[in-house]
Amino acid sequence: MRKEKLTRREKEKRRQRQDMLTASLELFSEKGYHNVSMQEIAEHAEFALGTLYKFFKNKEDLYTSLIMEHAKKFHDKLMQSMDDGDDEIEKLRNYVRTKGEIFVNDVSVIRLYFAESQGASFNIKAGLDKEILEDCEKHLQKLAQIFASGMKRKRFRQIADPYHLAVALDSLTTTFLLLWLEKPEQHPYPEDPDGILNILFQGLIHP
Amino acid sequence: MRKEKLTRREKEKRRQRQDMLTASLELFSEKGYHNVSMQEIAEHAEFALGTLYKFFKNKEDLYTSLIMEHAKKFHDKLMQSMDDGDDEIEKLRNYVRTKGEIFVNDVSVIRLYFAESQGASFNIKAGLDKEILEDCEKHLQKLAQIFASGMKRKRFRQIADPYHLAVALDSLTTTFLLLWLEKPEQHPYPEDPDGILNILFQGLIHP
Amino acid sequence: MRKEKLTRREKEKRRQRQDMLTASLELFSEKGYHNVSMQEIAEHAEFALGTLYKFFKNKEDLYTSLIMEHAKKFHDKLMQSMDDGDDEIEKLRNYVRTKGEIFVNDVSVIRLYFAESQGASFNIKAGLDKEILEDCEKHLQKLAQIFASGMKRKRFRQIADPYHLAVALDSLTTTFLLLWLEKPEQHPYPEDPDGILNILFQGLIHP
Amino acid sequence: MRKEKLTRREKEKRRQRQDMLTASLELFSEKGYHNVSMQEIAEHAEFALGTLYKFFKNKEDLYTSLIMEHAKKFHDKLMQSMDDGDDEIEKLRNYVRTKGEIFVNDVSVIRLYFAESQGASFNIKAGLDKEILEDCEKHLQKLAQIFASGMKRKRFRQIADPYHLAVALDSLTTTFLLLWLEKPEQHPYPEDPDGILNILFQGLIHP
DNA sequence: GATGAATGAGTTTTCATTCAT
DNA sequence: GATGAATGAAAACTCATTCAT
Repeated sequence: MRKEKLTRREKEKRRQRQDMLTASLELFSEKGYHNVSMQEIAEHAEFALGTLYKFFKNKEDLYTSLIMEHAKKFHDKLMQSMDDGDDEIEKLRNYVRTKGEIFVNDVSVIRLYFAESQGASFNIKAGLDKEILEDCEKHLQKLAQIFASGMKRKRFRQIADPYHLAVALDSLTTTFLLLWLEKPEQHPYPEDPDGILNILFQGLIHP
Repeated sequence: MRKEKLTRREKEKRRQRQDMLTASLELFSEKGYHNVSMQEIAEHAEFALGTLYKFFKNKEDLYTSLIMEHAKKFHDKLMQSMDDGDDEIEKLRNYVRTKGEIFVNDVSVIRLYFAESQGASFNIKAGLDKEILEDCEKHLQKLAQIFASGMKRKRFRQIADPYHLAVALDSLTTTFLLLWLEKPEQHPYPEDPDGILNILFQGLIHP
Repeated sequence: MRKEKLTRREKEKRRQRQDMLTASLELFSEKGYHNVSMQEIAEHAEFALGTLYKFFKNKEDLYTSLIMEHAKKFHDKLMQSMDDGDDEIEKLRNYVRTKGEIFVNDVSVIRLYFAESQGASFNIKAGLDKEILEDCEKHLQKLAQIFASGMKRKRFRQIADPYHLAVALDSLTTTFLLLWLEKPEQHPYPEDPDGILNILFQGLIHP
Repeated sequence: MRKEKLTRREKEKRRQRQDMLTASLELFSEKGYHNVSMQEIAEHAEFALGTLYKFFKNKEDLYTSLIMEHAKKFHDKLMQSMDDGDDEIEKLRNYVRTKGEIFVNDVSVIRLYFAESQGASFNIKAGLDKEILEDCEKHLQKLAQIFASGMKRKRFRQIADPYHLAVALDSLTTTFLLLWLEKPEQHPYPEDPDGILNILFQGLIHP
């Protein structure tokens, strides 16, 4: 009974934390970090200001937690996507498709995420970058392995260093998705993942 | 004599303005827009606070001027680079090489520039974006024309829409250059532009 | 119990607000709107600067609230004064006496009030004026009615337009009271309201 | 020759000073003392900022000079007006008419003047008041003498202390003129000075 | 444990005044 | 003697954070 009570509290806590993160995501993605006040977040999340500070030690911590939470989720999904599929092409296709789904489903956090992981990372004091970049690195490594494996198995030509190909694929997918974010009607990617892959594959795949 | 005096003053003005822009570039690129105060910029530029406001009507104006000044410069250089070269491949090579030079020479402004032109653009009020994005669009259009022309002349295979290829090339170059910015020793691009082109060219160019 | 707690807080709030208004009245009436800083008011009221801004959204709001609060109070008192009294002369006497009491009791706000309602009204953005002037107009209308009624009942001679007489009475009372404010010992008004009335009445009242 | 040259310079100086005062009057009366900058005045007067400071030691001095200049002029006119006329009634009539002319001709400075001489005098540090008030006092004394003389000669009834009658007349004229300033079409005074005098005269003059 | 009132350091911006040219 | 660029003190206002209830 004791344990159950604690668990319930824990659950409640978790839910509250989620509510706070959700509220702040909405505000941050709409107005940007510096144009949102803690008061505003508290009100929007329907908590007292002090309660917010019970869960996050300061504004930066709240922001960081928000980004990290989603980044982790994305990381997990993407890592998994590369496990599914029988051969290298299938795995890459899965990766590209999953990344597209992530963008489509989490438009608002994506903006924040790229505000951080790309050039603009000086918004918030570093430290956030570090962990995210490590995860990014893991993706790239895994992608690189797929390319390497494909080459070893002679399914891919050795047109470039596998790691560079990984970087290239990551870059292309992100770019076309960001393009799609801005003008969804003009860009085909998330619904047609093969379009992007083709650009790489034409030269990559042995005819 | 009259004229010379005016010119001297004008030159002095220009120099002061440049000093202010340089000082603010250093601070903005190091700490980000919101973490730099006008006082700080004034001190770093060795002017009085009021003098700063004689040249820029407010903080945003200073920031905008800073970004625009460099963006225009980059734009001009890149547009020109695509005119040089006898055939499409040469033009693309020039583009990639010039872009590399820009990154190498203007490391600090590049960070700011990408903070703006990429996802994080909600930091600063729009309007800046607009002009920059228009210029970006012009690049891409010109790149697309090169790809289209290459296809027409059967030097390139029609592996994708020319505009998409332009976006792809732009994305790849930027990505590899940002990578190089972070860890210059580990990445080859700016000194070996062909590496990147190859990724595209392997599939693109008719054997 | 719930209710009492709320009431206590409300009372406390109201007291704080009053303290702020009192402190700012002292400073404004001594030094003028533009020569008093919010910091100064906060210190004098023994609150933090931020607390001041919790109660008043900006300096003008504080000033406006201050003036309006007293102006309303004065308005109510004066309007009521004209209801008391059996005949027109009595009503006018009450008005003059009440106006004198207001001046005597609220010396400092009177200075501010006249800074606004008289010629100097361009100090502060309009809007304040409007409401105050409307109230002034109501006074004058009511005074005019008394004069008109007195004329109709043949107690007053028709020496001038009733509204002009109202203006005249208002002007005379204010002038003599402001005179008294500056040199209280030299002027008799507030203690001898009839002196002023006489000036008008000599010609006004039917012998 | 020397002398003439100096005189010319002196004339020029005087003209420049006048231009500055005229320009600042326009701005002050439109926007109020605190909402006009020295830069603005210099530009509007078409002088360099430094030149302004050659003529007036600071902003307050400029403002004070402006007010004083006109106040002196008004004073002289009004004092003179009370000399013209054969009997007391005629003198008072002249005074009232002249005051009306002053208001009509110098609308813009009148606003400033009353901002100072009336309740709002705390806008600018005192000292200005003193001299103006002395002049005012002289008016009132002279008016009082006229009333006293009229009483002595039995043309006026002794309905009140002559000085109080002077104050009353001054108050009434000012009030009705300020009223006319705000809504010229609704008030008759400046064109019909007798209307105001009547209010006093009805009781004052022996039938 | 939750609350939200209170805090005050820190920011942007203006403008009277000076002084080198 | 005129000029106007340079100055920096001072003001209004915000908001992350704390802590008494």
